[in-house]
Amino acid sequence: MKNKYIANILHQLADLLEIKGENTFKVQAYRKAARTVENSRVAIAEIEDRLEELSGIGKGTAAVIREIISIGHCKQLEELKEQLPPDLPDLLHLPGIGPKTIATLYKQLQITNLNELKAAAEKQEIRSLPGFGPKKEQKILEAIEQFSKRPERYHLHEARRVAEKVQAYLSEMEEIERFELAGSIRRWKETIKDIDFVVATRDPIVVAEKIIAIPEVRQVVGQGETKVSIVVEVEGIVMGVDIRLVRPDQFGSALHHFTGSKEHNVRIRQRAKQLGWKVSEYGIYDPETHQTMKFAQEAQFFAQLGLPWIPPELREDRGEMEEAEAGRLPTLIRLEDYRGDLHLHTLYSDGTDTIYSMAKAAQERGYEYIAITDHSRSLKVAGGLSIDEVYEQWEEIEQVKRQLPGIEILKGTEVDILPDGTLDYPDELLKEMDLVIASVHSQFHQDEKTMTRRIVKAMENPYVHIIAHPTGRLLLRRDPYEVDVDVIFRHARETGTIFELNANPYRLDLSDELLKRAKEEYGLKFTINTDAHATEGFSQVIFGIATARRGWLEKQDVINTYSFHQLKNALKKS
DNA sequence: GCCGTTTTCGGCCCGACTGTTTTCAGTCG
Repeated sequence: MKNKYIANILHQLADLLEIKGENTFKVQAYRKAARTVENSRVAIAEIEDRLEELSGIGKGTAAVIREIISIGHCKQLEELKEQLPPDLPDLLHLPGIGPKTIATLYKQLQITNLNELKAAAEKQEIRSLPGFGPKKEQKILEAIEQFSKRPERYHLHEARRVAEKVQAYLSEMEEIERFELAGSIRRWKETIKDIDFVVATRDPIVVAEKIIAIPEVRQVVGQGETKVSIVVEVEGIVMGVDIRLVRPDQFGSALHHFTGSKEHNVRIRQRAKQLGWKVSEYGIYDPETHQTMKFAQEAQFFAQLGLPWIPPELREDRGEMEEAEAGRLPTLIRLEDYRGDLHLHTLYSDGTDTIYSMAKAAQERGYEYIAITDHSRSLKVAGGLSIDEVYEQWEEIEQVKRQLPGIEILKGTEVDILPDGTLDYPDELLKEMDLVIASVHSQFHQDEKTMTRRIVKAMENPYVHIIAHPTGRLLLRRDPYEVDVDVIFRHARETGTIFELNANPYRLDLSDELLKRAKEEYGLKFTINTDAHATEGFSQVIFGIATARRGWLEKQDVINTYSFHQLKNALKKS
């Protein structure tokens, strides 16, 4: 039984209990238990007798989980579903609509789903309910409109584009002393719901006025002295932007507070509590002196708590507090450490630029080396190379090397791992390559055993150096394929295979969490590559570096930081 | 419902904003 399945039932339970008006802390307890199950590295069903050891799981939730494991469902949930319409929790996704509102709508107007809610609002039946009015009714209609039109989350690069546009306007406002991105986008999370800024100003009213006058604003969700919430449209992307307005002497505290994550902030507050203080977005309050200590810089805020500055990418409560306290924070990899891209496509397969253009662009970025790795013969949709074409390409690479002596070009391939785990080129050809990347591009739906065996078999080939985009996920579009990551990590260690972190913002594969695990538990090495299909693709390396940082990777963990000499050595497979 | 190096009971983050009110409930982050 999958953890996801169990977590899903716990989430449903929490949603329905919340609508029923159950104690919110109880609801939160179910949600916390659901998150613990979701994030568990081991199969919950296999540690059935030790559930209570997990944080957030006690007697009550453990009993529910055991019931799910033994009979496949939860009686309490089935009972709740009989009492409440099954589609009711969907309404929780509507912005501005919460459990209390949903409960009232159901009790008073027998509204059970999105369509009925829309109909009731259009017929103006909602405004006459106690506590409701015409504005609330209008908000409901707008929320439904948005919900059906606008995705809930966006890819990081899209959110960054929107943020840059807003940033350009903020830079022009003279009442703003400084500002910075905050929230999940500052932590470089792989997908983003909305964009947060913290702005330091002595004139919040004027700044708020200027912000809502930005031409790209499509909606003003809220506007006060400390906060402006807007919806902007940039290049067809419609996103919410929250801008917090604080006094310059509180900027550091506010930046920390609004950068999160929520879980990290909880840990920070706990630490402050131990020291006898209270943390808020305005500073650290000392109840003995009744003074609030203010911090213009984030580092000062951390220092007051006896901590070094923690990079935003680490602030997920994945051990950063413990390591910071012990003075053992990692020295995270930086873009400046990166010396060359090892996964690139050209006109030979499905790329749109020549080998020369790609090499030239790489050289202009200051790279010392690249690898040309076009697709192999059976990937017909991507124009995979026949063996003859491979030889042709090698000749051309030799030519380009003579034209561009300043950059090393490796002769490589991205060879398909066929459904049975064999490779799409014969060993005799792979043997001649400087670099062999193997990856899965077909039969994504094989069961876990088959898929795991397939990848393990590829790793056992003595000429395969790298497994590219190892879990095959497409963010917001396609789940990772079923694969036992512990088995492939273990085999990677045994065979000396390197895992790719594909920097394409639709992939970011391996994920931050898997990177951390592969490094800490298996001591693996990684390669960060853009998989660029055109010269513009090189710039996406920043998303790879950011994800690597979120995975706690340091310079020495990533072979793209090696000198060419070191790289050649690393590519000798034992 | 969960949790405890101040607690096995009494907390669980809490302040801002909106829309409905005429002092506050609901939502959000």
